[in-house]
Amino acid sequence: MTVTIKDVAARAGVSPKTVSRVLNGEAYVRDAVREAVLGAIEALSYRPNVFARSLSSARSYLIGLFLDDPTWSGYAAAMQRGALHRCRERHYHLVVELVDIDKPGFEDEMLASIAALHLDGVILTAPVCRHDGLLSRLEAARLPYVRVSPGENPLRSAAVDIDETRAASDITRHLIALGHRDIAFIEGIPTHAATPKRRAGFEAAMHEAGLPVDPRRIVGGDFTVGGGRVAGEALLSSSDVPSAIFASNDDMALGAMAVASQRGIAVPEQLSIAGFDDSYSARIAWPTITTIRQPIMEMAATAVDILVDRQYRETMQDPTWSRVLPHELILRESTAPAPARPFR
Amino acid sequence: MTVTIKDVAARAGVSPKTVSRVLNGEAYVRDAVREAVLGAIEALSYRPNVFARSLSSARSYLIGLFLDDPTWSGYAAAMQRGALHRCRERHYHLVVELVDIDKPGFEDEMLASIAALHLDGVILTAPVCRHDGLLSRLEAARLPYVRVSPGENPLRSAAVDIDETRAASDITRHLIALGHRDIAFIEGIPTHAATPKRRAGFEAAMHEAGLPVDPRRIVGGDFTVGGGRVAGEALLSSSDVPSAIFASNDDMALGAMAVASQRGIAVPEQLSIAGFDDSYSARIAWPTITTIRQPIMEMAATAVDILVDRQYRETMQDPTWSRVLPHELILRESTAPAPARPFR
DNA sequence: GTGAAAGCGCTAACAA
DNA sequence: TTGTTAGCGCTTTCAC
Repeated sequence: MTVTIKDVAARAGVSPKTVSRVLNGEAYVRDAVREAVLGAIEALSYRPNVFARSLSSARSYLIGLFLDDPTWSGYAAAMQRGALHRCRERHYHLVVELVDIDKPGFEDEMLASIAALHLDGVILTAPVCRHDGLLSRLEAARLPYVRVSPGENPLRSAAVDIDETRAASDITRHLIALGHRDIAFIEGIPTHAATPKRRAGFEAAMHEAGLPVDPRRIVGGDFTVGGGRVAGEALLSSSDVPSAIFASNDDMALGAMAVASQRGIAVPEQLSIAGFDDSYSARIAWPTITTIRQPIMEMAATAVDILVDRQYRETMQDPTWSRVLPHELILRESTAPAPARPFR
Repeated sequence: MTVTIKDVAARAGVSPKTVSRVLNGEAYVRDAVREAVLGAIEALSYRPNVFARSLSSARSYLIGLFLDDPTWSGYAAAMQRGALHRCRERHYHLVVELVDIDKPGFEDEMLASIAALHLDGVILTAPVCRHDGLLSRLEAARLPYVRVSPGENPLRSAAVDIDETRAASDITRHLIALGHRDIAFIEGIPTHAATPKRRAGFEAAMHEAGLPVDPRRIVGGDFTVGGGRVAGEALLSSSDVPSAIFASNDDMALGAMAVASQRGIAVPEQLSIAGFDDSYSARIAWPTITTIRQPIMEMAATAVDILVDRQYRETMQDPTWSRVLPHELILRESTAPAPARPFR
């Protein structure tokens, strides 16, 4: 019925152990033998039984992806896609688990699931990897993990990230290059690790261009559309309006844009608006929003690569494996040259 | 190191097989013994090894969830959450796979993945389950599946769905109850199974109220924000404007709303707009959009329940297991009583 | 370089 | 109602 390693061995005229060697890329197999085995595998279209394998080897060929807040449009999906593709290439499987870090006891649930599936390693995404208690427990269980966009404790394990600060200064520089001098900044929620970095990038680009950073042009936000609306009101309700707004994420950019539209301020003719994340909001907005894209799929794939590597698993989270991937400035319709003179 | 069934057996003073019986809810175990075993399991916080189990029983305790949803509209997230929770309760695990039904050969990829993991069954979501070729191959592989919102071929397998027609007429009735008589309808993309149902529901409610369905008040759409914008232009550019618009989904409602806002038509004072899906768009819109919510998490959970049932798996997709779950009308800010007289 | 034996942790089949 | 025996398909010793 099902093709087993024995069938392959018989056809190739070798022992099961030799087939196993070929399967696992071990040394000490003559090329001729290896070819023969490979041929038999192909001919029989043999697939190793994952369960038998895992049972005898303590490896599961399973990697866990832990996500919190999958409503975060697009991010979770891209993460999943990137990890999934790389897993396929590496002959691993991906088990996605949704966690709710605000729920007490979520760590127990996670660890139970990890234990039951004997995961070979886990990928922790932005919100999850800020949970110190969880990291400690993973370390105690000697379970390799890689964090994506960790924000803090860069040396605690390998991590995959972009240079948030640089990205924020890149988009700010784009606005400056368009002739904007009076640029407002909408900040993210303070608890988020990206918040200070994006602000630092904004300020760095302003200073670099010799432009003042007016504290009244910096308003708080919370990464939501509603928060962007409130910030937009603060910035656009007086007669003294900036010529550009850089919001720390797309949702807030969308909120600010809605306020501009209500107040009859034309985007981008009178006011340029930039966001960050390249989320769904940035693409459905009208006009579409200039933003920064993280290479999320590549980040996830890189995390898989690190996790799959025997070395990494043996050295247990050696942070020297960390990688910083390039971001991309996405130019859309919401930014344009600064108006020759302020509109009011 | 790891707790095995033998440890539990030893602690409870029974044989491994008896523990196995308790684990699998088999009969022929005295209550006292069962209690003792359960106690030992608890005390040792024992988790059965999925691989050992699968290897000896031909069951994997793994369920696959196949999604094709690049935009991750929250639908997929809810689906995943619902399925995951129920899987936990039933002591199953969920393997999420993203598929791209437009990619040639996607079925092979899916079946390879199914074979490698020996999935006990799969849940097919809306776009995936319309693919006849795939269904045939699953049937050939004798792999149980349940479809969620299948649209077509209701008798081909068990399916979990809502009553789309009824939902569309419910929201139409809500508009009528608000005094609207001149209601426009934006249709979905013709290839989507929900499209004719939602339209039928709209027309049924109109007829029921003795209101005419003017063909000029029905415009085509494609379920995107851009499509909603185009439809909105068609409906709102003349001087003869309806007092309400029911768009077949939230994204199109959002597009139409943007057009209204541009044209200075106040929503909901001058124009009521309703959507369908309760998506992210409906909540970030301003004003927020009145819509229909499907109980997506419950639908996914129900699909798991059906799949886990031994009977269903043995009878191979008996359609009598199908279930229709109740939808919900979500009243938000975008609908209000019809204006006393047309605005222009 | 290659193979034989043993066993991973569990459950099916059969006894008792 | 419970226990015993024999594998599931693979990888790990450790021989040869």
